[in-house]
Amino acid sequence: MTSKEKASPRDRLLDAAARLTYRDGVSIGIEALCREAGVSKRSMYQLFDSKDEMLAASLERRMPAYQARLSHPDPAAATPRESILYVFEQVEKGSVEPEYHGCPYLAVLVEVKNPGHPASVVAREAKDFLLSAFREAAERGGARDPGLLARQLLLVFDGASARAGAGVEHLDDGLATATATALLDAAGVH
Amino acid sequence: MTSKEKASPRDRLLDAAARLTYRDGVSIGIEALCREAGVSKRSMYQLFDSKDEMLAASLERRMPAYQARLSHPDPAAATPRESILYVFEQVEKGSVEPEYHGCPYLAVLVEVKNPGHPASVVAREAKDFLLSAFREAAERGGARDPGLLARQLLLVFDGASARAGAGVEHLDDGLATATATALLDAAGVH
DNA sequence: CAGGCTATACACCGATCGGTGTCCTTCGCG
DNA sequence: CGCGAAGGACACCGATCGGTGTATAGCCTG
Repeated sequence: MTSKEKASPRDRLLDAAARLTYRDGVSIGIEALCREAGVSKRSMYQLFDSKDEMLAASLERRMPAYQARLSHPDPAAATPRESILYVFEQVEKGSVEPEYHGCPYLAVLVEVKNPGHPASVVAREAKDFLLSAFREAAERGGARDPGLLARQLLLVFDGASARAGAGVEHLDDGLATATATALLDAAGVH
Repeated sequence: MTSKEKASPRDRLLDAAARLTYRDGVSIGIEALCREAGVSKRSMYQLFDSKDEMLAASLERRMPAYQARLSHPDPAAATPRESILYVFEQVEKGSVEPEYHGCPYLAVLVEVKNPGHPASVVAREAKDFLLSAFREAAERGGARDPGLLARQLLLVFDGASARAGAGVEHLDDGLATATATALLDAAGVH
């Protein structure tokens, strides 16, 4: 029961699904997923009802890490402005890595056209979380229109992650934080 | 030779490809494309070397209309600020339509992971055009850093089109123009 | 030890994928 | 009229798609 134990088939599947769909898109085949996870196709269909459900479960599993990554390590000490800018700093930091392909939840929302797809539902949850976090910080920061500012910041966040992920933009010079800063100033967040 | 003539198989294919790939994604099958266009699969492979090449040709064909749609109707009379804001007004206007799914070029860049894909190359051209247009207007408008402002505006543009296309945001209240305006003001564009 | 659960291996299903080979009709043009 | 190019109809290719049926091996627990 130590850390030496091998991960369960379920976890291996979820991890493999997260990695491969992020790299190759949601159209990756389940055969390749199972091969990567070292799990038989039969086992996978006993753990999940369909490929779509497994994809959704994989996205859901990554959500806590996703949220933690974008949340300021010391929420009590951070000012609202610092909390917001921290999100964009994290995007810029991540975009430098060679395996970066943008926000996985946005990618799913763009790739999967059907809004009722289980994965789309989870992806929207991830986006709603960010919107709420921005909005709450905007309120605390005294923004003139917290709801508007939060939506503006999400525009920049998704635009930055989509463009950096597609390789048509590089954020390493602080483009995202600079843009967010301009919006914060315009909204009167001190 | 009047307008009553039927469009050529090539044009019908290109139009069908643009419509279906925009609606269903690039993973749409060529069988469905040909059926929609009313063109035999054999004819298509005599006009194009592969599905990828046809997809690229389809995107290229739509570029003039795409650029015209985002360009101010009277470039001589429009101020730089007006030219820039016109782009975002057009996005907001388009996003209201039920068949809107965001900027097709950004969608292709997100869906197609391979940057060497013919369609990706064309999509990057479309994005480069917008960047240049923004930058040129920013210069004329006396922006402090025209290159930076242009990239910021593109972040907002792609973020807005991606989010509106995915159905997680509605731009009908002027969110995009409001955000662009804040950036224009911050950059000192009068 | 026996029973039951978990997971594997592997063949198989119909459907679709991108792409091709073959034959036949239609039509413009000399 | 006759010829050649364009295009359509349709079968076919191997590969892969998501998903299932079946039989077997390991393992924990009663």
